[in-house]
Amino acid sequence: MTDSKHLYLVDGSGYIFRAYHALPPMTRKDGTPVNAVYGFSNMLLKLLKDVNEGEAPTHFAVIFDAARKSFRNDIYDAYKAHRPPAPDDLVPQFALIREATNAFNVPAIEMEGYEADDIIATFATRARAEGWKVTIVSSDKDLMQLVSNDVSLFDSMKNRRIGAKEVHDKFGVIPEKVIDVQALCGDSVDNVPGVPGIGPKTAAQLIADYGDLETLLARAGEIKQPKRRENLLAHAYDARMSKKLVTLHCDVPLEDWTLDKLAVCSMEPEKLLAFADDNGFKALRARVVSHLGDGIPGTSLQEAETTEIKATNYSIVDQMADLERWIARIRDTGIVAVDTETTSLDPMRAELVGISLSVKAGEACYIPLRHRKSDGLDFGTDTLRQLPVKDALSALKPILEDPAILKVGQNIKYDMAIFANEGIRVHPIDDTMLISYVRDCGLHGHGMDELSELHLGITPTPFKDVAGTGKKQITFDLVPIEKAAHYAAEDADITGRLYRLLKPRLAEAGLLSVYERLERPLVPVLVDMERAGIKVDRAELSRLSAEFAEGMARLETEIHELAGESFNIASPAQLGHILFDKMDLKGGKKGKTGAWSTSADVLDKLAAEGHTLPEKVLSWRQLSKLKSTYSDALGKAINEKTGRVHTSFSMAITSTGRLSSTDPNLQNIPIRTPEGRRIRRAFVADTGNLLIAADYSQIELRILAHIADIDALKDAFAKGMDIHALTASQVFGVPMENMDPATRRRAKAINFGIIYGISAFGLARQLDIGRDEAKAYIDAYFERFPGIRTYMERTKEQAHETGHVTTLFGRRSHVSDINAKNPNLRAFAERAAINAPIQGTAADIIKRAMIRMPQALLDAGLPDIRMLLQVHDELIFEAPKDQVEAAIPVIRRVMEQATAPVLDLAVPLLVDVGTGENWDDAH
DNA sequence: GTGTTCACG
DNA sequence: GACGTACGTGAACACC
Repeated sequence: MTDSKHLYLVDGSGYIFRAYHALPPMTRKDGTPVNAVYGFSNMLLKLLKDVNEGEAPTHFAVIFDAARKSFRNDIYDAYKAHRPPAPDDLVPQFALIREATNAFNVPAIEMEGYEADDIIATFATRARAEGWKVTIVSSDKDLMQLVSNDVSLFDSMKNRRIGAKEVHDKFGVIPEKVIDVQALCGDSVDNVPGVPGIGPKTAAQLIADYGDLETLLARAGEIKQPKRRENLLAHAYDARMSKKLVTLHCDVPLEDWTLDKLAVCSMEPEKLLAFADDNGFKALRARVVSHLGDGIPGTSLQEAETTEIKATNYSIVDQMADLERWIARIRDTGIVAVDTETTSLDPMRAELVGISLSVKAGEACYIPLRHRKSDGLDFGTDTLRQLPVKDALSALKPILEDPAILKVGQNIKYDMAIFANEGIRVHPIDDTMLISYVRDCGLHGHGMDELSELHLGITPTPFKDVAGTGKKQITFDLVPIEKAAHYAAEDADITGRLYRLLKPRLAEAGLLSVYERLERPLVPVLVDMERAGIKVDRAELSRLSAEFAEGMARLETEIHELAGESFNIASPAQLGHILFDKMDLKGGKKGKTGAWSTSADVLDKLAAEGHTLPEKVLSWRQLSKLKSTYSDALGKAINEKTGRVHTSFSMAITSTGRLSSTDPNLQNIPIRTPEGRRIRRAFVADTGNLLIAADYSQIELRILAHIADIDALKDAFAKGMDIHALTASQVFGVPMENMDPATRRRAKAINFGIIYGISAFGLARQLDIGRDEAKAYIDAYFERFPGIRTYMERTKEQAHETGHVTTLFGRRSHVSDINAKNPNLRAFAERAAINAPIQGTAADIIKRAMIRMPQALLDAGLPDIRMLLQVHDELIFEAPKDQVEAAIPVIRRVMEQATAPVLDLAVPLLVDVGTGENWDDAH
């Protein structure tokens, strides 16, 4: 019987990535950055130690990527194209990491033109042929295709082994078929195209049904769903190419590296210690001594240095004594990561269920408060073990409100609202979501799961794993406490880790002031606004709904009569068929999916030609929109307890720095048509109050005049001139007096176009004129205002060079496709780059005004005035009638002076203020 | 889940 | 000369 051999292959690049992002920047005495080297060394030492306690390897190697380019770029040049280049302070560490590997007496292997995964595949295949066992240390899903009876993956971070079963759980197919699935669904991270419209679920189903990719492509014509069939037929080439991209090469020419050269050599303490000393790794030295010195893996390692890779320790706090101990620890450290668990995403309807806290990486607790048994019999002897809510909250309140203790959260606005419901005003705070947003706006989302994956390499337990999904989903109070505790504690733990990682990087990038002066102080202001809500007249909304329904029914009958058949007017496909196939109207155009467009501008043109049916469809659509999106939906959004509507403002969604509003969206309430304004009239002031609407006049054009430094525009704003009329007179050479409204309208469109990064096509479409005519307008505009063109060119250049643009207050907006090869994508990005500093500066300005507003109103002796809504350039207030007149000048002053003292704008800001019983009248 | 349409700034 | 676009959002609905 031969000794069984076991080969371990470590995905070195994955280790580097995790090490780099898990540790704050560190430098050696000579200034060389070494955080990744240090993290990597620790991880490798831990791995070597751990595996020797379990299934000891006989052979061992660490595999690296040689360079960014591989043979895959010859197949498809966009492969991994939008991977950002390695950060500057990581580049010099690559060589050191190979040195580190060698210091452990472990071979470091790489090969020009191939990725680490291909080398791993090659060794794994060879070892299998010899009857060895293979363990690949990585969690990269691209390696899952290699799994078999003898080959498994090991995720050393989660201490989890991935075999054929786990692969099947993830991909829905056996490991051999993983590449077929990946070929279909593609991979946006690596830029593997796949087939459009097919995601992992569909791909797995198709491969399960047809056996493999080639059979599927050959029989694609049989697919029932037309869209899917077309896509499969049209993108067969992409699918085959994608398969080539994801298929790992198992014949990388590694002649020099025979398997026996990977045989394990024992570590040489001198060599390893010399490496540790060269790099100033004192803690590593200590660990090596403890590990190799007496041969027994130590338990007394220096904790502080190993927290990032240490196993987690989550506990349940259901005794006051335990809670007191946690509170004492928090007082000691002065900082705590907090997360709340509740019964709803809407803080105005949510009930607090439990609280989790963390003060150091890997350690967190969960305080269950209002869990119950699913049968509702949560009394008697069967009571769940949890602290009385009142006792726990009174113990925590001093901590949460203590000005010397920093509370860190992920989207802490939500938790603050929840605590506010319990009479606790959380302060001071920091927010990892906002830190990420300020740093990486435009690069990726800022949800916790995404940040955790990205920066820590940890996939948090999905919410659906504890609460279920769909019809069977339960509220968090019904989740068993043990399960809830792990989920909740993990969230607080991850929030803390993200905070320690990301907060220091804010200062490096010079973005600290944006975070500290623009985002963080806005959080409590938004909490108050959301909690205040706005009163909506429910009866009025139902009247409108009934009226709209009646109008729709009448129009529907007429439309069906005109069409000669009954069809679903709301279906663009059916409507397109009626208009352009059955009635054979001209002027139809097909979109990129090949469907007839039935958009308003198409129907408008048809109506203008005298066709009655499209005209009636337009009216029907308007009523349908108003009913379903507004009169019906807003009624349902009225909170039963407050009788008001409470939106949620998202602070980390937009790429420009604007807020957005959801559930419901109160930033798109109709105003442009009389019917629409009736919706707006249902937004009313409470009894004895009035609404005040204050909006910045032409703020974006004013900012443009300042940024591009256009004397003529600055002058016009200083004199209070009609800016669109001025543009009209300049571009069309007509006098300002007695301006023809149609000419002014064209000029207004040009002005908006400029802000949007104008194109002849866009302007032509907007004004419904020819491309040549639009081009002539634009040329004339730039002729008159050459500084605007200079600004645009300068901004694009900056975006191309740095990948981002900035606002006047230093906010950064990353422009992701700015250097794309696809000219269309690039042009899109360039327009976004031109727009972002203007839109973003306006957003910064109104945020500054909002932050100062509460104090300014207090200082003016007006404590009863509530700020309710923000709509990008407008603020809505509710004020007792007798205080309205006093409030107006305060509001106006704060808004108009919002750039001071940081920025002295070269144009005045002007704010229009109106008041009324309802939002429409306040305009 | 994706695409279309349309409400807002 | 072709590409196929005005910037930024969110919600409802149809259709897979």
